[in-house]
Amino acid sequence: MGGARKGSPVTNEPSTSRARAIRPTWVGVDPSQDEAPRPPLTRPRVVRTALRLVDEHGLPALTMRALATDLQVSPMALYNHVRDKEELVDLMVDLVLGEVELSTTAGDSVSQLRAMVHSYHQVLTAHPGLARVYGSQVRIGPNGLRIMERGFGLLLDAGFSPREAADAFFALYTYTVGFHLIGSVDPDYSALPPEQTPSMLAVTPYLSGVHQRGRFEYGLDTLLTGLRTGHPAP
Amino acid sequence: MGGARKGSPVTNEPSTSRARAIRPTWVGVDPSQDEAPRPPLTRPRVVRTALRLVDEHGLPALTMRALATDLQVSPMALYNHVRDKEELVDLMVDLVLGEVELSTTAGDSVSQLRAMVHSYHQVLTAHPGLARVYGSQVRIGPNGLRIMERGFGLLLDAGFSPREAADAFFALYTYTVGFHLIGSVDPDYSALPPEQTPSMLAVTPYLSGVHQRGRFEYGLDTLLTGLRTGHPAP
DNA sequence: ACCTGAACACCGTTCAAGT
DNA sequence: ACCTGAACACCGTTCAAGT
Repeated sequence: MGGARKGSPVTNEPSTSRARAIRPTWVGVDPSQDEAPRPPLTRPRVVRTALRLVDEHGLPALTMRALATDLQVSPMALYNHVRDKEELVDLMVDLVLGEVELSTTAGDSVSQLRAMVHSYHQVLTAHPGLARVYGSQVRIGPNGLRIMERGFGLLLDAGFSPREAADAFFALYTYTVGFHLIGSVDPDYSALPPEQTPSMLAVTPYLSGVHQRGRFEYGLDTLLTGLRTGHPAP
Repeated sequence: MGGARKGSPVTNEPSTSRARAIRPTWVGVDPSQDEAPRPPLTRPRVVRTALRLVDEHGLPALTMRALATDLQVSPMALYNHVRDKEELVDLMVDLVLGEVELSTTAGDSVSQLRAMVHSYHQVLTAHPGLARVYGSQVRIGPNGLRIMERGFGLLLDAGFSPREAADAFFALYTYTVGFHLIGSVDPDYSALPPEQTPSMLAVTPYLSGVHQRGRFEYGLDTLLTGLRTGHPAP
């Protein structure tokens, strides 16, 4: 309940266009005064703290008020660093997308594509609560653009036409994000008498965890096989 | 703004276990009295009205208060017919899933599977706002179970093992629901200089509408081709 | 059995005011 | 430039009371 105060000083961006050249006067102040002086409120710190909240307590726990409390600041202080909650979410997404591995060079184009998509999957797995934001509109920032650029590049390299590349990329994107977006589908088995669902009963043992091991990879490889094969008119 | 009062009397379930055998005393009352007598508040009416609200104004417009206003009733009256908002949403989903076509018999198992998934897709297209609820936990009711049963049945018929059937079904499900769940991804083209995104520029003309014509079918047929082909270890 | 009004514990955000 | 407190217009839901 009491706000955790980790204060990870890592990953702080030192020289963006927003970081001004002013040195606040309190820099030389003795910090042993009373309590550890909380670091100044900055845009990256707001975003990183928001991400930590979501990682620890899920997306619904991210409210401007809770975030402000965690940062020991008034709710309105946040609005000096972020236009609104929507922008905050976009920034969180782009921060996380920066973790996606883009520089794999092993294998052919499709193999490299697989590596990137799988990395994307792992990143979303590492931040379970975050994927739900894709349900609302998301504005794709620089890191998202880099992913798209590489995806399209690899598909064009593989011989896809621009039109097919767009379709193929979107299929992979939909599947990957959808995998994490879909909460748990829990069937209400009492809704139908068992004798009406024989096939489901046969499959039931493999229904348990929606995010069962290897399940994402099965669909991913199915898609890639389909892309390699190409499909005749059905 | 003034609440629309369509009052479609169709599709009213006449004999569920909840419909009791009591005939209210006011049944014989002359309706030409003052205004059209609003029909009694029932569970199906609550659910259908909620669905209409979502269809017309999107999921965010569905609040218990707005729904109550539309039904010309106090917010708390709804709770006599529905446990909470979560149950209301589950009921809406199942109502809509009843529209999915399950009785196609043309072609082989995989073709029939395609027909069902495509029908699922069309149903979600007809209720654009609704898909977003899959972002939260959804409890699968009778109509959802029937879809699962048929899907598993067709996959088992096609020779899939129970384990593969579960994986394959889930891949199709993820892709289909994900397609509708993902809002609009709108790239912030100003986030990166154009010379860093040459492939994206080449593909741009096909990026416009996320739900471009034929896009869903492309991914669906890619998946089905992959399923027919089977995939070697990549 | 069904409905109501008032109240509780929340939201995101605007506004006016402080330094 | 950055932060604050109070207020506004909302939420879903509980509770006590009405018929």
